[in-house]
Amino acid sequence: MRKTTAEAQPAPSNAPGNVGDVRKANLARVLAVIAGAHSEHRLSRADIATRSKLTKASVSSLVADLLESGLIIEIGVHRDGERGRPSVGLILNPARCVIGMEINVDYISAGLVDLSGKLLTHQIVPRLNRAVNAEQVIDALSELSSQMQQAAEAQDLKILGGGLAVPGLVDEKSYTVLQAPNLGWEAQTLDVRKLLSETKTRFRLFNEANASALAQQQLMEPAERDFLFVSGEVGIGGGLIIDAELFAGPQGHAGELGHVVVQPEGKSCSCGGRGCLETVAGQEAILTAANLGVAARGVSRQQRIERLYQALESGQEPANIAVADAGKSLGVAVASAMRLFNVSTVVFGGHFAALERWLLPATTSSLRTYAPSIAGQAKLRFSPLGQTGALIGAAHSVVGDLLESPHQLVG
Amino acid sequence: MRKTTAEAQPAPSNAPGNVGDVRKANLARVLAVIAGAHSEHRLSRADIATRSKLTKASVSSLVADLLESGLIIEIGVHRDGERGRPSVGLILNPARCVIGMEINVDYISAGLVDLSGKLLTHQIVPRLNRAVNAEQVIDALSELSSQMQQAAEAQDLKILGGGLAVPGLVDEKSYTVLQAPNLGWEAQTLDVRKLLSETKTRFRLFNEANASALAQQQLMEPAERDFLFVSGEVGIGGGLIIDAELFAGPQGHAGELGHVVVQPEGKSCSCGGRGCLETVAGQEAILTAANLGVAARGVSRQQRIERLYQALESGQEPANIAVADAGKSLGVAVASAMRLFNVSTVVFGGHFAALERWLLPATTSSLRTYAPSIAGQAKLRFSPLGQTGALIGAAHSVVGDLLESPHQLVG
DNA sequence: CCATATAGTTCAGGATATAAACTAAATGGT
DNA sequence: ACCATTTAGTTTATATCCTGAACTATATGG
Repeated sequence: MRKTTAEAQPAPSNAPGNVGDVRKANLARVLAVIAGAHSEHRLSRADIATRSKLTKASVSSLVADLLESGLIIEIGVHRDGERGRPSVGLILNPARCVIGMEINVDYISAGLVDLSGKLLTHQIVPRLNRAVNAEQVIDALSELSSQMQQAAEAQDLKILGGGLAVPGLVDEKSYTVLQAPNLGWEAQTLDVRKLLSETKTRFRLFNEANASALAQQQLMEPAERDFLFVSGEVGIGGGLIIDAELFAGPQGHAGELGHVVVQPEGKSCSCGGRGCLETVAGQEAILTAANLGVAARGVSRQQRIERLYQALESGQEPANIAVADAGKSLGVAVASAMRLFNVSTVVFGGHFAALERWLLPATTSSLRTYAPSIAGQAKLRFSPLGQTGALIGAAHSVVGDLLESPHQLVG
Repeated sequence: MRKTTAEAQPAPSNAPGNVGDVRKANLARVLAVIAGAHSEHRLSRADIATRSKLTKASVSSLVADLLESGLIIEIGVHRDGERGRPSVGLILNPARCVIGMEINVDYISAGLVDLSGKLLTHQIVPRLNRAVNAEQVIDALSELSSQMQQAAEAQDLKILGGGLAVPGLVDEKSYTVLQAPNLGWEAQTLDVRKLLSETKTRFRLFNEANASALAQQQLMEPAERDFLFVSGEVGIGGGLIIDAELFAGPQGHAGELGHVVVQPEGKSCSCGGRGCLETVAGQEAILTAANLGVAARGVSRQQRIERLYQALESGQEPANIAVADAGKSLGVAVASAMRLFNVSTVVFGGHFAALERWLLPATTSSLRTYAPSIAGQAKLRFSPLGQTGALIGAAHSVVGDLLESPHQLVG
């Protein structure tokens, strides 16, 4: 459809603006309108023209390119009984997807996420990765990834990219996990080429909390679009979404709520510090305070957590006090974070979600004590995302990248 | 030079991309190159073409527009003894400026800042604004502003906009000071039209700490371009600069370090909370702890602060302990903030700068205790900005806005 | 006085968006 | 059966803008 005279040149990152950039921006603009329409709500070229404020002529041309790229498809004409020529529906191509993966302390997982952000299939494999060589874990995940790729092929699904989430600080450019204390990893460069056969597709590496925050973003009401996601796992991570974007900070490690100081005279933390939130509200800290510490040998963490729930249900003092203390400290940390980030919505995920009943009263009360002037507007939410949150977020973020630069797939 | 067929239409905010946008972006690009060159280093059109990666032809055309806008000027030909046609120097027009102002607890101020960010003239007028009607303060500031405008006219300086900094939370769009506890203001809408006669020029309202952070930005080394500015005045404010931009948060109130909780069992704060940094390291808190509290009636804060310095110099226990305690808590708050924002540079300004000698050891030590893993890379700096910081930052930020959208002044 | 070198301008050409005219394909009334 | 009406989508003429190449302008050096 388009005549491409200027041949594919790698385009220097800080190239100046020329008319071609307008096309790139408008391709993304049209795609954003299509993606933004509520699922299953097919838009016509005319609808897109109205919503994007581009002319029908431009939209026709842009849509032609997007069809060629395979990112969208036409879904036949729509006779709605109205007068006039029927419209041709345009939707995101359901046969395109991105593979999301996660390495966590107790499991690895992988799944396929389509362009609308829907999880199509996934698989979670329990696996103790703590203190295991990173290469071995990657090999195991590679296995899982292959299965997913075969599943995709069987359904004629084309995989456009991949994302991996790990519970630690990462350096995306070098695919390196800088620190993952709960995995016992330090400065581990991951051979992500093993995870996706197609080498030219985009692959990204995320912190688990950031990935989960990105997944949570899909579930938020417009009024709560800016929020802090607090991931309570073995460690406590955080991911901040401001203005529909992840705020990652200069090195991409922003939002680390777990090491906010909540008790200046508190216990030593694994980070070397003292009185960090993690020392009170981390999974291990809660279990220990609830008398479910490592004393019980040969009992898995999952089993100990089950016992914690039982103890809470039956109203056993140590457990209830442990969680209330965690909630109070969570309130202190959240009060500070809300002030610093200027967000009013905080979403608790991971094991915090399951503790909502016992955690929320203490956290709310603590917030009222430490930040009464903002406690009124504060919205504390608990995430419905389970173990698939991180992989969905990682994949969806890559989807977002693709939808933002569709020109890469055009012509 | 340019034929403007499409006449000035207000341009809808979310207008789609058309070829005209390329021009807007490239005007800004060229201007950024000129502004980015070290002061006094005159760039030729050819230099600009090289640095901007635009062609000489484009640059010539763009420069013509910028000359017409008055944002830049030619400064004659440059014979450097080399072969070839001599180049024509291009610099930011030194006859253009922005007026910056500040309302603080003890003074009001105004000054003229040129397009390169240099403070040309300024005036600081001591004035007790606490609990004074906002309108009266604006009237006084209006007086000062008029003097500045006359000074500008006398020097053939054209004022292109203005910025005002206040010690409190603001809502820029409505020019409202939402909260300024130290001024005793709440929900005060400022009649900023009184401050600048030209109504069509840009006028912005800033939080004092944010404005100071923007001023501090000009002084930072490239390696420390991301930083948190901590403004210690009567209250403690903060401003975060990430990626050369102010991170203001959803409502523009991010960075409020003063109400980070540093002592869960601490004193009540004016914000209604408890154990906020301000209750330990705020000016009043330090003075009180140093036995220089309000007991001494009829003594101005400035006098009490002088006495504090004397007490510190002569090694009086209560004063030294008070500042050491403040420094320790500052370390706690900064540890948390560094974790949350992922910044490694923190710049202390306001009265903290004068306390450097006594504050720094305690803060450094505290940071090592509470965040040893990042204390090594942490860079704690003290700002040389005095009372003019906020007004410079407010004005310079407006300059930045102008330089980012030069097309408004073209044609 | 001319070769050389660098700065800056002019001009033809291609890409893009826009507006208006035009074609396509339905409904509904007579 | 036929045509007016309505809406969807395409075609075409035009203007803007950047680019690359050719060209002009102005210096130095032999």
